[in-house]
Amino acid sequence: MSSSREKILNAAEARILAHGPGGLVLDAVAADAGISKGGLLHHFRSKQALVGGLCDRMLDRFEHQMQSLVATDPQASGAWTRAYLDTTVTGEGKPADNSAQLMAGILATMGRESEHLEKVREHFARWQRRLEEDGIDPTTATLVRLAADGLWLSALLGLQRLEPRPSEQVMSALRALTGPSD
Amino acid sequence: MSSSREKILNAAEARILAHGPGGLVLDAVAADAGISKGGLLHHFRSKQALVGGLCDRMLDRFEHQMQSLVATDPQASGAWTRAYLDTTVTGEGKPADNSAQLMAGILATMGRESEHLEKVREHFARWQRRLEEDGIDPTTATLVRLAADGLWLSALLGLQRLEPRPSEQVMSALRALTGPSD
DNA sequence: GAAAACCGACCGTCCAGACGGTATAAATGA
DNA sequence: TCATTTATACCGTCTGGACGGTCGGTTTTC
Repeated sequence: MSSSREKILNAAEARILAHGPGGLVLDAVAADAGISKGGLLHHFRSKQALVGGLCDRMLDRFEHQMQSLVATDPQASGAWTRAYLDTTVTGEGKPADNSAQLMAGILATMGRESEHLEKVREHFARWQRRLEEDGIDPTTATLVRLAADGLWLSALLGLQRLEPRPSEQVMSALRALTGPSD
Repeated sequence: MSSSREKILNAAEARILAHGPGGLVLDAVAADAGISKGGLLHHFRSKQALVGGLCDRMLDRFEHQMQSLVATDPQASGAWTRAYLDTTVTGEGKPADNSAQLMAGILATMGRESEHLEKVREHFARWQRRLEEDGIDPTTATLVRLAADGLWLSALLGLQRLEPRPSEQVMSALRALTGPSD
């Protein structure tokens, strides 16, 4: 059985996915987690703290996902770049399960400022650094990363519905860019 | 003197820029616009309607900006792609004035669903169509667009601070991709 | 028996929207 | 030509619900 803390975070995520950032309401999260509001506030002193917990877990997942992809990539050069691409954008179309909705919801819940956002920035800076030392042209690696972010954003807004073809081709092109030549 | 409607929209934008999506409070918008709350509700029947007005104006601006860039571009092929790039991402670094914050705020205020979001999708679909018929390789055009979106997102989250160098190079690379060769 | 986990009633604030006004000015009509 | 209706713009109070967070408890755990 997962800990209460775990259950709270799961419930919070589920609410964001089901009702958007506005659905992150303490009473409701507590109820969904099978706990009282007071109990929730015992584990997370404030809503900000809860969002912080959500944020940390999300960054950890992203990090681990990337690392496991790198570990299984037979080709060393460009491995981090491919890992970033495939972690951000699963499959070829793009709807990365629903982690995009989740991440966007978390991000939206903490307006700019907030130490949490600072943590996000640090992680991105670290990832960017890895891409620049990935054994391929740094500019190309950065370009791939930016395009991956663009695909992520597209999926988030529900774009691309009308264009399944090009997005496959773009994914192929992006993967090709991480290959040995050029 | 701008109309009341205009003043309301301006005040609403200013509040989003200054206080984030959460700052979009009817009383405050009305006060900033020099009008009463009742007056505001007369022009925009609900908060949703206000957001709709904001959204329309934003899309119009983007559209006009692109068109004027295309009109002054000496080179026909790739003109729309360059226009999309330069409208999304001004200059080379990236902080497109504050339109990114504004757009994100507007987007955030209307959760998914909402006819307004549908309008946004239609506009993006139209823009995407133009890029695919821009006289250059459609996959390349799409790639440039996605990278532009990625840069936009980076600026929105306040990333890139630590990496002014690569972003210039990426911009150069992107512009080069819209050129005649390849 | 002390600390940690958990409960749930309660408070204060914020905010969208309703409502019942007033003011001004163009149509209508005698 | 002047009274009367109608439409438009605008005002500001009030309300009802939603929500974050507090607090004085009780239960569980070690």
